[in-house]
Amino acid sequence: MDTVDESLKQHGLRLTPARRQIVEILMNHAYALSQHEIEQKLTLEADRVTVYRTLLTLIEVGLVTKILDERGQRFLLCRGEKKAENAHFKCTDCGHIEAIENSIVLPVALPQGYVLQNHNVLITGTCAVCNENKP
Amino acid sequence: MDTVDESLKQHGLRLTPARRQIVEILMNHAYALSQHEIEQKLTLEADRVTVYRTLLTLIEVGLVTKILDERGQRFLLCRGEKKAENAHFKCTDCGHIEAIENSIVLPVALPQGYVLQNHNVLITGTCAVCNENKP
DNA sequence: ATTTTTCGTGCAACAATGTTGCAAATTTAA
DNA sequence: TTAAATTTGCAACATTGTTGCACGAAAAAT
Repeated sequence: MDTVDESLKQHGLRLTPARRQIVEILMNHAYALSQHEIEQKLTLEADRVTVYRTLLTLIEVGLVTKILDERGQRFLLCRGEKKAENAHFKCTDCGHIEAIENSIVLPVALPQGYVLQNHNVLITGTCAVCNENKP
Repeated sequence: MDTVDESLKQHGLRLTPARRQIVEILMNHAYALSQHEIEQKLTLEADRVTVYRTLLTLIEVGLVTKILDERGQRFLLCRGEKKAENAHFKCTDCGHIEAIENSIVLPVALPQGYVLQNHNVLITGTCAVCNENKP
């Protein structure tokens, strides 16, 4: 039983071809993918709706995080870190969105009477790879 | 000449009924509105596309910020603060999104070789008003 | 191994949102 | 007041998000 199947089982999900392949694709990417990108990487035939619902399920069980950018939602495999607490980084050059490990985000002054639940932080800039390939 | 007109003029925009009313609506709200909400608040007849393009223009000249939540884009008048640098707060009770004044957000550990451009921070929780109306 | 139960998938259909080109109307400057 | 520049409305289309329902597949029970 490989890692993909273990992950699915551990979260009480049935092993289906669609789930297996979608999780595998997400495992092979360090950055967040749109649903459309995931669909294009699938070798098996899978309905748009199936991908949609599979992603919903994976988020529900905590295997995947959803990140928002200007063009909609993107999906990233959770790799141990607490999903919502983490900041994400979007490179304006290559467009990739990835989790920033060990990031701590501090909103210094939340107004009186406000209660915090969690962060949803997207930091934009340029990533190491893109910066290397420059003058 | 009222505040609305001044704002538009200052940013080199023509004074049209649609712009006037859209800016006025945004001025009267401390929280971020969706395009749809703005359309509903308009008394004059304006095409969906006009509202869409007006908002694009207002963002372009820096009068308005765009904020992303699960349900799409929301729009908030910029009130002096540097728009992109600021964090925003979304109340999970009433759903309102507002700018957090004077917020300073610190991503403590951005990986080696990464260059920061700006933040896009949405903090969720419950706001003062909603917390008051509770047990 | 076969049946039963539970769950996942595909299809159809629809709503909401984002986006463009173009002609007509409106604003501003001359 | 007219001319130039910009804005608007309309039509049309693309993309994304979402639901219900019937059929098929996976897991559990026999």
